Amino acid sequence: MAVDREQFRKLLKEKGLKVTRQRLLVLEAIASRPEEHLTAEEIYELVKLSYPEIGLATVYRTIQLLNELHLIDRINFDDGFVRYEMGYDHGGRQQHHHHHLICLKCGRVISFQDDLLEELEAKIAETTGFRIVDHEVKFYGCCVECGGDLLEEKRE
Amino acid sequence: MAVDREQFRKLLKEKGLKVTRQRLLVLEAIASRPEEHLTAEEIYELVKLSYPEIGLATVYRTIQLLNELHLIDRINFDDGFVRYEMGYDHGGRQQHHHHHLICLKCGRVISFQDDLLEELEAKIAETTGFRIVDHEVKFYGCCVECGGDLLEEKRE
DNA sequence: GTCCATGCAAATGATTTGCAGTATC
DNA sequence: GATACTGCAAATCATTTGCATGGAC
Repeated sequence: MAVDREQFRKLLKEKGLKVTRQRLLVLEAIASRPEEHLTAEEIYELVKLSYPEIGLATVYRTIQLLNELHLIDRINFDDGFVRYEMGYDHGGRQQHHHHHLICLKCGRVISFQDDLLEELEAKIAETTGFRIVDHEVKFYGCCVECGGDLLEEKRE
Repeated sequence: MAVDREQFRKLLKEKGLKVTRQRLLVLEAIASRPEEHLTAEEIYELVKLSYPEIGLATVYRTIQLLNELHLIDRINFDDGFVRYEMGYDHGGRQQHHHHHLICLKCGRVISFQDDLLEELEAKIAETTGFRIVDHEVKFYGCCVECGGDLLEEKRE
């Protein structure tokens, strides 16, 4: 996981921000669902389980804060909600997780990690002079569980 | 370009849809800016130049229609607007254009086409059994014109 | 005690929708 | 002439913001 409670406390203090129960709970809620891509509303519902008094606006404000601190990442699947997931940290280097396979049939979202992308980034940097610092890759299609041919079975 | 006026007329008729001045003008407006990624509001302003009576709602409805007909593609740069660009058609095969380099300094968006992605798709299909039909790839960084090191110069 | 953070309610802003009038076929 | 399309205004809905209260330090 990217940060534990103590690291988070320290990080907040360093920035002159206050450690509040709400902030701790929001981060914990997101950390508790490492494989999911939660909406603000979903995070709100999760936190409400242990702290029913929390307000939705606080969740939105906290999410924004966590994102600025690079503790969580935003993802947009164009379904009308911005989603969030834990930022992953491998060997001290922030490593983003923004590679998703999105099944057009069942809506399932599968995360993956790949090296070919680094190769592609290097090639682009070389060709265009563009200095790449982050990326977001989505592949749309049909997952194994849904099997079959998407095109033939499509009937909506 | 993906379609000319006549092809569009034919396509509409095939689907039992009516050919209206508004529809022709919206498609033309988007086609007239092949390198841009227009918002609904921008398309509205473009069409108003030659047809001031058009309503914004009509633009939204037409955009949705054109997207369903695969004449235009949606792109989301998470700036609060959904954007649209002409769908590209190479050698009769719909070829999507969803590869963008986004400069974090000047906001410039550069489109690119690459084959390494096909390789990556094949690899993913092989590994996960996921059947890929479309993708969307965004690289964030710093363009040549903005030069320099993004991290050092960031001060915001 | 100071000042930031919170909760509530109201505001915002892109997009959608209902409906009566209008244009296409 | 029937019916789909349009324009307008009102509705929607995720997210943001103002403000008075409450909590962290």
